[in-house]
Amino acid sequence: MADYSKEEIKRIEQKWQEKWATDGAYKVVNDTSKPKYYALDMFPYPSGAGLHVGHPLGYIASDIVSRYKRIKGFNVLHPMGFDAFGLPAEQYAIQTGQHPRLTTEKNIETYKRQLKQIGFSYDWDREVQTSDPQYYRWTQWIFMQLFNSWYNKNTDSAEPISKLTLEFEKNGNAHINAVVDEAVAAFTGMEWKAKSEADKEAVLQQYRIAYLSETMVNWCAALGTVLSNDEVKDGVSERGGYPVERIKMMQWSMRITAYAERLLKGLDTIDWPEAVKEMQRNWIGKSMGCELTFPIVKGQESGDKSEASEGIKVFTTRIDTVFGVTFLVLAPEHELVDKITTAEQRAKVDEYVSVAKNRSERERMSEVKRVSGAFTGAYAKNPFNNELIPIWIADYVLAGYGTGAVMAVPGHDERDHRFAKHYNLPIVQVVEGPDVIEEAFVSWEAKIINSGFMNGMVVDDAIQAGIDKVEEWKIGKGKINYRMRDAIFGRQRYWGEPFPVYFVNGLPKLVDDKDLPVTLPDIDQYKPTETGEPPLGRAKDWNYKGHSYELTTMPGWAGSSWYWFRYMDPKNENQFVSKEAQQYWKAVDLYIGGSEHATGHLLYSRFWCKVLKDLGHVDSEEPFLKMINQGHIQGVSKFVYRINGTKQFVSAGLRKQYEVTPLNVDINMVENDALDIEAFKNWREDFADATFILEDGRYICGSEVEKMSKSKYNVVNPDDIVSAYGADTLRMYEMFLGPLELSKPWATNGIDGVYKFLRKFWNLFHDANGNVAISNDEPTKEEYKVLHKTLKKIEEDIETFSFNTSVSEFMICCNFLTSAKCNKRAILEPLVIALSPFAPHIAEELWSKLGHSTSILTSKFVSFDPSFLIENSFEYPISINGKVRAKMNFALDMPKEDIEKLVIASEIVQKWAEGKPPKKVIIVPGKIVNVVL
RNA sequence: GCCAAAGUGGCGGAAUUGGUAGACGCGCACGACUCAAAAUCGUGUACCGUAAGGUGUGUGGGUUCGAUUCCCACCUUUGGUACCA
Repeated sequence: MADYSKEEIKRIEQKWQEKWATDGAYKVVNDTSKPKYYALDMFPYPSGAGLHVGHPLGYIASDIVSRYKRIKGFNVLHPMGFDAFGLPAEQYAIQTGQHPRLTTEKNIETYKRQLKQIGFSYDWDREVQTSDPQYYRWTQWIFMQLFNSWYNKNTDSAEPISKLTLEFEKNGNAHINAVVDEAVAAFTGMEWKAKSEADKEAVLQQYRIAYLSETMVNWCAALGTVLSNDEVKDGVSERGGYPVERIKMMQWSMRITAYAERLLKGLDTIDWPEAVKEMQRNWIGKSMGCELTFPIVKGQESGDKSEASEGIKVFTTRIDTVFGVTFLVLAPEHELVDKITTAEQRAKVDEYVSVAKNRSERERMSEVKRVSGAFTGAYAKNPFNNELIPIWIADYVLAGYGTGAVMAVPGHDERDHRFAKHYNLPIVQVVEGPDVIEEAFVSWEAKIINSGFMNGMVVDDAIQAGIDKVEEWKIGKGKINYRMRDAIFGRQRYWGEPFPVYFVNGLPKLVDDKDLPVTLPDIDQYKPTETGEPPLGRAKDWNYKGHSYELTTMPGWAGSSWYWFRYMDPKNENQFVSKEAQQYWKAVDLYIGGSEHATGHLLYSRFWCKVLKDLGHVDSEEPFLKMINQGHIQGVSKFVYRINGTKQFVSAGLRKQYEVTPLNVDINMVENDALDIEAFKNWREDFADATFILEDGRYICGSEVEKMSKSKYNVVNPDDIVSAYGADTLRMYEMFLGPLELSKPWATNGIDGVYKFLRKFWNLFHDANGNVAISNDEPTKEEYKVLHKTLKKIEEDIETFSFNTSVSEFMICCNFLTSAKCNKRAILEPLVIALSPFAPHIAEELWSKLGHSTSILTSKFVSFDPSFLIENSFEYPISINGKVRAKMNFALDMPKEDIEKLVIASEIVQKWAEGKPPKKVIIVPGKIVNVVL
């Protein structure tokens, strides 16, 4: 006697989870003759709140694929681990003094317990934690490789720095074509050899892929650390929403810009959502244009119009509009500002520079449309028409992009137009189109006018002609520009990987390989030191052979930028991954996770993968071949409505009659929109004496779909669902909610349908008394047809990641078999195998009830047989003028003429035709008949 | 502003090489079982209309024998991005 009851579910789920664990059912071995499949979830940061039902969505999907691929004959790598370094544990440490390691360990424990009870097929022996010294020693090792390499543009590859110094000794840097941070001074081999060690290192820092430099950083005072560009949103920190300001600081950076072109091109080779690719393309921000120099002429007051030796270098994508330039604009931080400002204008310019400097990022962003600037008093000469144009400064020009200076063409650029209007600067039309006095006209298709030799050309041709001219005059050249900046790679924080770097006389040195890992020392407090050093400055006796270590730690993305390699060979003590393991597993075949990592993790991972490939450590150019972004599961918040100034609450349907304030109410106190009034009164003290205005005797709550969050009392914990319905029901319901990629609200109400399905499915194997009852009779044709239709659909759906429709198909099949009272082994056995990726526990249990002594994990998915699906007749919908009016059954091989005759003769067509002959009859075999009257 | 995705019953959603719109499930209504309730099972359920019939996939046009599916314009929502020259 065994119903599919709550107790029975609990028993079988625990039984099989234990059995799978003791049998090592999910253990993956590398060396095998089978084809491989690598299915990976984005590993989570273990937060203190634990999992809510939204988190497992993607994990369930990848688990279904993994299990399916496995019974299709693949050797499947499906691991899980933890991105364990991170700010929340450290913030908690600052507040409480508890070591972030303890917090993290505790959270990981909770996560693992929650994950395990959902029945994922992870090989936990391959688990990685980024905060584990045995893991981060390899993060440090990879950092060292990056420090020891440079990007050779000639070979389009990263190369060892030793090769570079060899060349320096021979020929200096004359023949080197490298990606470097700024203009590097030329030197000969002799000069190189004569340099001091410090000078040599200063030069090398300009070449290294991981390098130290003084740069503008996003400083977040509240978090006490710098943040990378992708961690700053709308001028505040992504985590916590604290203000961020731009300051200059000595920092570790990663020369990701060297890979801009490859990161861009590689996007065309990978199967990712177009939206994410587009985000990366925008982030990289490639633009093709022209760099040219406008000579500066001395201030007008001197009357001297002779050219100065210096010029202002600008970058433009619209050299075709160069005849329309009426002024130049420099960023306030531009190095020439000070030099060119005239005495008269000095005060105004200084004031503007200091105001612009102190404006926070936040203010700048929110005041995008506000025009501000100052005139330097200096003039430049337009090399194309020799006109004198004033030089201004304004903060709409960014120091970090292009050359930090623009040639302003107010007629054909909106920002320049706004600026010209505001300061009464001339506006000239050089592109044919509407008048530009009131509004800039921006077009890439029109003809160029008022532009000397460019007149009559279309934009593209004029751009080419302009570049040719600039190069002919040797005042500039065509140039490709990228928006992407090098990535800041240091945090003034404790809970991260220490750098394997120490300093001798201020010069950074790497520790020996054999001394890795450099472990995180214990400290008394997790705050910065009194002197403003990072927390690691508090560590006692922490040094490398008497030399002080780097005190910043690596950012959160360090450990996650290579972890998919570690899973391939997680215990290797000699390498981060062995050549054999890497060549077998290659890259991730399916990566499921959130699109919020588009310009962070997903970009950095591609970057590191390429560097490691260039240096010969791995042989895959791209880490994640296919990616799917799962949508978010949103919470459904419930509201009660308090009449303002009272303790009376009015039911949702009547709230319009009062002035009310909506209050979030715990969703556990609401069933089908009706509030449990007693529970509500007991919830919080101030509600104890609340009164209620009801409708139809019930208090109805309002609803709203919002983010799932504690503060909105709408969090649904998977533990509760598992204990009420079981893991199999949870898994299938999450899939049943809708397409994986879409965001959708969670409503626990609907889960009954999936639960009932599993119970019905269970009942197919049992008689009315709950005893196993399987028949060995030969199934009917109809039963076979339904089975194979289901198998076909499941296979197609899994291959296209359309799991919601698979669940529906299982239901349809089960409904049919239930009404047909079919308990035949020949039907149920293939079906239970097909169900096993979705609901592994019940499938394994029923599999054993079918008499199998080996696990269903070792079974083979039964592919559908098309011969069962062949139909010989079809019930045609008969539509008249496009509206379906009747159905008629015809053999599929019946000639069209015969069908037409029968249709025209039919009662229904006769009725609508009212005696007239039809104008036309369209017959699509196996689809439809349409009669046009 | 720009880029991307999406708008279908009371709700989640299904159907796109153009061919029966609303599969499957929730909810709801009615019925069975029960002293009763819960659970369970059955029937019905896009909308208007007693019916015949009509109307319906964000809005307005178009192509077609036939449009949720293709084309044009617009509206709304969500995500991303933001003075990138």
